[in-house]
Amino acid sequence: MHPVPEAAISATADEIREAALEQFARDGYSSTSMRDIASSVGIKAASLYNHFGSKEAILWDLTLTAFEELLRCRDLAIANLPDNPTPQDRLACLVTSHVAFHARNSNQALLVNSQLAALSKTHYRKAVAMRAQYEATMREVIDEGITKGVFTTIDARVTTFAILQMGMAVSGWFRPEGPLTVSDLCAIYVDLAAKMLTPLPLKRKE
Amino acid sequence: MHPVPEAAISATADEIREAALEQFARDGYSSTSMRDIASSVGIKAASLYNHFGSKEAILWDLTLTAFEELLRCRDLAIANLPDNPTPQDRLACLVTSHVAFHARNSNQALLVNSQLAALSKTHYRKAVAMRAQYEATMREVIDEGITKGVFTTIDARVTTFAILQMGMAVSGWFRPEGPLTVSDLCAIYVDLAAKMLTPLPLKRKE
DNA sequence: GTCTATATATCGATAGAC
DNA sequence: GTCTATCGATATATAGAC
Repeated sequence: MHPVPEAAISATADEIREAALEQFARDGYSSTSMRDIASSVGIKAASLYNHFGSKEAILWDLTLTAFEELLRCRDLAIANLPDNPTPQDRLACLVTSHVAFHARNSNQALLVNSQLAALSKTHYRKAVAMRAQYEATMREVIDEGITKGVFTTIDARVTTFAILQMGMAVSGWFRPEGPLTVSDLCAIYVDLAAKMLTPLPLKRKE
Repeated sequence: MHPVPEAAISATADEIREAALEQFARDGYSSTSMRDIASSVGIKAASLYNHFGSKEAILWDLTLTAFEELLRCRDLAIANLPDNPTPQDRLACLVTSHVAFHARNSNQALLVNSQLAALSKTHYRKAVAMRAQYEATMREVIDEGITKGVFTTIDARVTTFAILQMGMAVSGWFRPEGPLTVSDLCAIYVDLAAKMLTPLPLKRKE
């Protein structure tokens, strides 16, 4: 059909990355063999070592990229906030970028959320630190809202986990071809998160 | 210290179950070898086959038990509801049993929530059906509340996922020796779930 | 019901021809 | 940068002695 650029015929590092990401996310790191990855890019396992030093090196490469893109999406969303944003603005911004990333980049999200244990000890520690940094942003916004009296919660730490994790789970079930657009999805989660932190009393008895 | 019953000295099927559950939950099914399981109960890998026909048979045994206990906890909680419970009563009941199970039985929860893909195709289908049945209970309560006008949500399906999944995540971080009791934890999640479904308008403008 | 020994397959990774 | 061939380790599972 289409003429294919000469450079696209041979297996490149990027093709390997793409194949490995999909298989690591779907089947798990330890269930995916170098032969599996190689065959899905049309080469033999030994040839993978011309591009990556080891299987773990592929996982680490993918993990770093995934975290970088996750943090970049968050930073981009923050940069688009209005001047003097309210805590509600900040919460909606973070939840939207969080959910949108997990919906649009489900393989990267699954990698970051469930395959870190396969990393070497050194890489694992770095990954956990990046995840902690990401999660801290959400916690800070929630704490700010509590301080300013616009958010209320029994436990800020647990509520932060709950908001982050309900968004993370999106990568496991959301399909773009389903009934919801990513924009619909984000609006739903922003609404849920806002209600979870609402200061309005639910019971008016007594 | 204590005299040990004669029967408790040799490796039994239950000891194997306990060791396998912990390792499958912590390291994943495919990262756990029969040698790993055998050595942690003090026998050789070949001896495991006197108790289970295969590695997958161990996983299936554990998965079935975990689902049975999850459903039993739910049924027990439902049986203790007052007469003519409100949708709020039912929601609190389900969220409490859900969160308590995931906090108290974290290894079983991790197995059921992230190791199903390692099952044989037949067993996988049965497991997914049991999970769907469990999740449907939560959905029905939410739908009932919406019908009766005491719950409001943009999307009942997504809200059901969100409530279930924020509770499932508890198995990944909750530690009994931490600052929260299971009872504390359940109260927090009941509060969050109730707020997520609150019909009170958050914005009073216009 | 445990063990040793082994069958058979596959794993990550390397060496060296082309 | 690909390949074939192979190494050494390890995987699940089985056979048979005790």
